[in-house]
Amino acid sequence: MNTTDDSPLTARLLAATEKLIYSGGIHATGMDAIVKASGVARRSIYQLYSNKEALVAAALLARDQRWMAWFIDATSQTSAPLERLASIFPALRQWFETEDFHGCAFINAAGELGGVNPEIGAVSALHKQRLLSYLRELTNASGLSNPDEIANYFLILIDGATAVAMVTGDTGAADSAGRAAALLLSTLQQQAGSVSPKHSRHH
Amino acid sequence: MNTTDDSPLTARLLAATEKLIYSGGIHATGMDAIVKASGVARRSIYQLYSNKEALVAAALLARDQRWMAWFIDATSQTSAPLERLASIFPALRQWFETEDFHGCAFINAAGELGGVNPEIGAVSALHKQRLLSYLRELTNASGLSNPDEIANYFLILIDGATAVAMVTGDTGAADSAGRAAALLLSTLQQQAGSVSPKHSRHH
DNA sequence: CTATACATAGAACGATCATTCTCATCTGGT
DNA sequence: ACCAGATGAGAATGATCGTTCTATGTATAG
Repeated sequence: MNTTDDSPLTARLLAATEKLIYSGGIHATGMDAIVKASGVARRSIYQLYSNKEALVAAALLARDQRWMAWFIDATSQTSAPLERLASIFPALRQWFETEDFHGCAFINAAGELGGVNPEIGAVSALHKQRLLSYLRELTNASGLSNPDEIANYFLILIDGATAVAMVTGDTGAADSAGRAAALLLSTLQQQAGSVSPKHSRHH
Repeated sequence: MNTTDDSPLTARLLAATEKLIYSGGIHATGMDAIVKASGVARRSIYQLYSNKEALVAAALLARDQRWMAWFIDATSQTSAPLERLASIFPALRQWFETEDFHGCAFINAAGELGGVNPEIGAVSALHKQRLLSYLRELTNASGLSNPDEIANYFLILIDGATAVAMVTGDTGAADSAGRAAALLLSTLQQQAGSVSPKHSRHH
């Protein structure tokens, strides 16, 4: 009698599914491989999820939680908001250097079948929304003048660096994105500091 | 007796393949669909390409040529290098607003099976190399101090905006990336102008 | 100790996949 | 007129896919 979805059976099923579809693609990952890698019987899988699509969506949701938890933790080693923003990119580089790094699982999923499978497209969109929401927390805490706009810049730099690193294999994309972000932040700080109160009233 | 690969048969085969794998994914696109959409017989397809993988790689190469030609044309409406750099993002927005827009075909391809299929991963990497090479032409012509570094920023902004627009459906990502690029350019111009010759000697 | 519920293992099923084969049709050169 | 090569349409083939079904094992509650 599960009160949550967190039984060890579900946990290892989702963990195996997540790993397989991340490394090999969704369509290319067969139920046979998921059964073998997870040790969960076919019967049990279809009792938990109505079909492969639902299983994949659940595995992507699990990955969203794991990845966001890692990202928040990696950017919370300091309390200074600007330092937390700066720490994004060294964290990304460490991720890019991981042996099984293969880009952003949600960009990959949306690219493979987001146009065809609305459920998986929605999970990917939700992940980006959550990431953007967290970036807004960071930029809002930084006292910059246009925090939401700057959060958009960071989202684009993060996803751009991730995509470039996956396609080209160059983990230095994280450093390039970090230098661009640092330039943007220093420019926007100067601008905020140099604006007279009179002009800032101009709605 | 073809001296080139440019017979109309090859052309419509590659065009149909390109469209199908872009909108539906590579694995999900069957040979049946390619045969029906192109009007080219199975027999002829396997006479031109040894297998589906080779056909897909050829279709991606064709898309690289078409996309780069469009991109270069869209950013060549003016001769001023800085204006050409700025014109990248309105062009991207127009692309994002296309009805069948579904992100960068090469990021999608590499994400779906770049980790498994080295040939397709190589085509995707080649495309990014060509795009970066063109961006370097633009930044070199702009007289900025670190043209190659700035080209990296632009590549990341372009791919980031494309990925964000695909996943979230927000075509305004092009505008955000454009404003970030404009901020970076203006900052780097000021820096280049304010550096004294004495300091610029410092190798 | 027994009965009930759930998990495993794997066979079975129909659909679909990439690839190959067969046959009819067409075209260009002599 | 005729032949050779290329192309079209689609049927076979064997493999693999997602999904369902059957049979077996196992643990816990009464």
